[in-house]
Parts: sequence; structure tokens; C-alpha cells
Amino acid sequence: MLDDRKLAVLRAIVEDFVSTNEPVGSKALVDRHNLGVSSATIRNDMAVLEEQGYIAQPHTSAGRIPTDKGYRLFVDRLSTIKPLSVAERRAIETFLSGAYDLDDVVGRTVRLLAQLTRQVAVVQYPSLTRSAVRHVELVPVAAGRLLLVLITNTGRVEQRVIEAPGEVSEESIGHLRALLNTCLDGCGLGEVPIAVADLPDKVGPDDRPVAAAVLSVLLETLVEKHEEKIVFAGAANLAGVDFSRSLRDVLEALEEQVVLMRLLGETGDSSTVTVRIGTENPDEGLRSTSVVATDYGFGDLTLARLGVLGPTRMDYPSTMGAVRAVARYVGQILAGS
Amino acid sequence: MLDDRKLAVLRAIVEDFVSTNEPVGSKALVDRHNLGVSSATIRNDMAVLEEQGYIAQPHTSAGRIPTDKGYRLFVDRLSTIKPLSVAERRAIETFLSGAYDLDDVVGRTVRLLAQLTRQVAVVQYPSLTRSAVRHVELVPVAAGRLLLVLITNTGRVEQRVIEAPGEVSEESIGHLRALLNTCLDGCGLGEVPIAVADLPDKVGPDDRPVAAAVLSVLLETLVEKHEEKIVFAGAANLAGVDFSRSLRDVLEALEEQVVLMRLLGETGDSSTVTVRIGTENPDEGLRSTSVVATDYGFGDLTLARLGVLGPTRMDYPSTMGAVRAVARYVGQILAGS
DNA sequence: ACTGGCACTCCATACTTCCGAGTGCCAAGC
DNA sequence: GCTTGGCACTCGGAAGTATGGAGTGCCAGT
Repeated sequence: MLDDRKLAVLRAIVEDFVSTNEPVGSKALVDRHNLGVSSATIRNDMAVLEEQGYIAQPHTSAGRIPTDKGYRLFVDRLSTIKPLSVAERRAIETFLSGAYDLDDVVGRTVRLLAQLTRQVAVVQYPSLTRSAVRHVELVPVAAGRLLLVLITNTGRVEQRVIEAPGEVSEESIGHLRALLNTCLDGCGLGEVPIAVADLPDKVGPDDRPVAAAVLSVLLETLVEKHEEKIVFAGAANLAGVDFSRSLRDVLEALEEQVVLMRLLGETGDSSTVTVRIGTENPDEGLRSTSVVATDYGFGDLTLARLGVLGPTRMDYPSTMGAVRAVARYVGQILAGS
Repeated sequence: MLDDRKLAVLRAIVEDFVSTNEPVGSKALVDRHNLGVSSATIRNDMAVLEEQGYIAQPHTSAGRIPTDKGYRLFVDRLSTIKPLSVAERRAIETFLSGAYDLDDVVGRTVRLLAQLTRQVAVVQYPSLTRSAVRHVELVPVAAGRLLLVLITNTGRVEQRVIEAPGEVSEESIGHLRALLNTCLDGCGLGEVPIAVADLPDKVGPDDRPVAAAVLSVLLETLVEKHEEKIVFAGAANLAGVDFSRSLRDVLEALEEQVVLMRLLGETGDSSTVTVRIGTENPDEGLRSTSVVATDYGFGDLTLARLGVLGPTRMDYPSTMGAVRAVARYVGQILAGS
């Protein structure tokens, strides 16, 4: 249906259009790429490509530009992810490694990604439910009051005050703390309820009430899943671009948490960079943008997603490279810290 | 120098230009406002206003538009803050009262303000620190001097010397210490001001002064420790506007925390709405925007600032009204919760 | 001090012309 | 059967050219 040369022509059209932002004609194509045939031949190929819906003409006598379908084919079959340069990698590393808490990691990541791709970056906070317990701390803060501090392996810190039923001795607290940490160390938050199920049986009868209180608060904390938080940066990079829909629509969409969430989409196959092009996008206002996203995490654990939003006319290979690289580094940082 | 009619003319020019976004001519002025004189007279007045630098002509044969200096005079002497409508007030109230934690309050506030003014809203966090109070210690170090030690659950220890008003007995100190710890147990640093609000009422009349001194130092300490977190919303409202500098510059400036901080400016006289117009603005990229800001808090306590950024051509009276109203409500919410 | 009148300026808009890049098609050639 | 050079055609964008109207400044008269 589409022979190799036609594919090559499509690839060339995409590449040229992305870099020049002008409809590309048959003449320009043979000049810039050595395709070994004449412009007339290319014209024939282009006619076919157009008929199949991969490219289109803005006006009767203008060059061709890729359609969403054309970009899709390009991304799926005609391009490979372009790895970052050494300098860029080093930049990522130094920039991210300076972060000192989760907010900082996410903040730096989103700015870094925006700068790297010169587009709008979107980063989702690691979901609480998918992270695991790193440490549980239990401190007496006053008579009959304990403070439960839950630190996750993603750097999130949750804390709650527990009203203990009656006086609790230092020993009991120490014992309980030890038990909790033994049970929960490295335990996924989703599994916490199971892991602690038999904990009351392990403490002495005197400590049952306090253990129950602690557990009830602990479980409560988990259930209150923090709304999935998500941030973006680099809106300034949208300034020059002209969308078919107005810039206003795009900016409005970006400010809606819900839309942002949908934007990054479902986690497809893990550790794959997914691309959503133009009309493939669920949201009304973002029909003239593309989204390149992937998930991040460490080991088998997927924590959340991050990605980039830009005009459909974007440099997909480089963008995908940047997104993938940043995702890896973030996972690494979160795992190591 | 400028008689009443000239001032009225300037006011009319500002109002018309703000609402129509087109240079306003002498004819249009006498038509829309009943100034009781002919257009020729107005022309003479306008010539004077222009010579003094309050208005300018984009082109030789166009109407006049206000200069920054003209807006300044308008804001200072020719306009009064316009109170919000009842409906708007009610909207604020219902929208903000649903908030359940600090993040939520700030998030709702910034979106509300953006929507209300149809411009970019900027809100500074009162506190961002995630840590909580573990323990507060109060020790006498010398006659009339106390040491306040604040231990957070992250292990940070802050200490400050308090100049007590007169002699303070051991008992009083012990009582106060107990009260503080009861109030502040496990309390996030952001919520400390709220938690201690009614504390002076709980101590005996003799201890009021020392309690006040302690609280004032405590709050001061917290204010200094605030990380400078600040958020904005409503960037979409910039879309239609044309700045002399490019939209990109404005968006870039908005994404810089530092610039945002400077933007809201120093807290002037408390509970005053401050306006910074065009070139009065410190930042390079924001020379064609105006900022309307004020501080918020409750009682005598100033927590942080919030405001609105828009084109110099903005409806100052309404914007100032909205900013002031929102600031008051936020203070109220934070005090009440 | 204000007003009507008048000559003048100059921006916006619309209309025209013109050029060239790009196309589709066809007949000839490998 | 694919490829190619040639050719007529299309149409958008740039550049040039009216034209109208809003607005101004100035002046003489009330």
C-alpha cells in the first residue's frame, strides 16, 4: 500500500515541517533530502499520501503538511526515540540531585522538563497508594497523646495525632513502634491493612487499646487518599505557537486539574512512552496539541506519570527522548533518597 | 494646575479607554459623559493633560490614551474602591468556606480571585512547612528574660529570647508552657497562629502581658521560617491581551518564584490595597502590567500577601474591590478554621 | 473662557495588481 | 510500468494605491 519511498517521503515531510513550520513542497523535498528521484515522482507519491489522509494541503497551491494520522504513522513506524546528549544528561543529573524533599523534586522536575523540551511540562505527584512504607514513628507528645508519623519511600510524610485511651508507658510505645516497623517496613500502602491485621494479637493485653487506636488512625490516614496532585510549568513556551483553537482554550485546559489528569492518560504498558496526537486527545480544548507521556517509578513500582504538551507540530523523537530520560532520573532520585 | 474639569476629563478618558480599549477622542467624550462644554474646549484640556504627561497619543491623529502617570493620578485621586455586589460576596463566601486545609484554601482563593477579576491572581502561602510542633519549651534565663524553644517533628530546634514585661513567676511559666503544649501538640506550623488565637483568654489576667509577649515572638519566628511559596492562576486571562512586551515575557516572569515575590511587594501600610502601575513595576518583563495587591491575615497578624496582575489598562476600582474583599474573607477563613 | 468652523493629518480598510511556489496532468523515455 | 521534463493553472501573500473618517490644532467670533 505504501512502499518504502512513500514512507520516506512522509518522514521527510514531517521532519521538514517540524523544523521550518512551513508547508513543504515537492521541490524543496528533493533538494533537502537526496531521494534519488525527481520532484514529479515525489508529487505522485504525495498525491497518494494525501489521498490516504497522511498529509494535507492548507491551500490549493501550497505545500503539504502532515495530518494527525501522518504524525501517528511517523511516531509509530518512521522514527526512533532520540537519546539525549551527554551534556543534557549531566544537566538533568545535577539539576535533580540537588533536591531535598518531594515538593522540591517534583518542582525541579517539571521546570527541567519544560526547559529541556521548550514546551509545557506536566508532572503528577507520586500517588500515595502506590508507595510503600519506609518508616513509622510514634512519639508521645503529651499525656494521652501520640504522634504518628508515616514516611513513605517516595518522600511523602504524613502525620496524625492519636488520642490514646488512657496513660501509655514509654515501653509500650517503644514496643509498638518496633512492631509497626517490623510489620510495615517496605510494605506497599495498599497492603498495610493486611499487614497489620494480626498486630493486636502480638501485643500484651494491656496495650491492646492503644494499639487499636494507633491502627485505626493509621488506616484512616491511608484511606484519605490525597487527591492526586499534579503540576505544570513552561506555559511561556506556548506563547509563540499558533493553535487552531485559541491559546486561551489551551491555557484554560491546563489550569483544570481534572483535565491535566486525563491528559497524562492511563498508564499503558509500563516503561513505554505514549504519544497522543491532536484529535486523539480527550479534551476539547487540546485538540490541536500533542502529549508525550510516560510513567515513572523504580523497580516494578509505577508511582505516577509525567509528560509534555506541545503543538502537534513538535519534534517527537527528541521530546520522547527527554521525557523518557527525565522519567528515569526521577525514578532513580526517588528510589535513592 | 489642573482644575476640576481637567480632572474630570482625565477620569472620563481612563474609564472610556478601560472599557473600550480604543483611544478616546474629544467628540466621543462629550457624547458619552455630559461635561457641559463643547468638544473644542475638551480638546484644549486634553492638550494640557498631554503636555503634563497624563495622556498620550498613539498616532498624530488618534484619540488619547492614559499614560502610567495618568493611571496613577486616577487611582490616587479620581476613583474609589468599588465594593463587590452582594452576589459576588456570597459567591466568595460559599466558595471559600468549603475549604478543608491550607492548600485547599490557597488553591481556591487564587482561582476565585482570578475568576472574579478575569485576570491573573497571585497568592502567597502563609506557611508551607510540613513540619509540626513536637514540643514547646519555655525557660527563664534571667530576670525578665525567657527563652522560647520550639522543637519540630523534623528535629529542627528554633530558639528565641523573649523580653518579658516585668517579673514572671515559675508558676506562670509552667502554666503557660503547659497551655502552649496543649494547644500546639502536633499542630502544623501553618496552623499555629490559629491554634493560639484564643490562648490569651485562658490565662489569668496577671499573665496576659507575658503570654502576649511569648505569642508575639512565637509567631514572629514562624513567619521568618516560612518558605516563600507562592502560586498563581488565571494565566488564560492573559491570552486576549496585547502587551507592548510579548506575552511570552509576561508568562516567563510569572513562572519565576522570585519575581512573583517581588511582584506582591513589600507590605505597605497594613490593610491597604497597593497598586503598582506599569513602569513602577520592578521587573523588566512586567513593565506593561499593573499589580493590585494587599496583605491578608486576621487581627493584627499579617500572614502574607495576595493580588492580581493585569494589563495597565484595567478596571482599577473593581479590581481593588475584589482584591480587598477576597483578602478579608481569606483572613476570616484562616482565623475561623 | 468657550465655541463653531475649517484645514490638515494619518490610520484602517478595502481594492487592485503581481509574482512565484506549488500543483496536476500528459506525453515521452528508460 | 515507473519515472521524468514540460507546461498550464491556481491561489495565497506581498506590495502598492485609493478612500473615508476620526481626530487634531488653530483661529476668529461671541
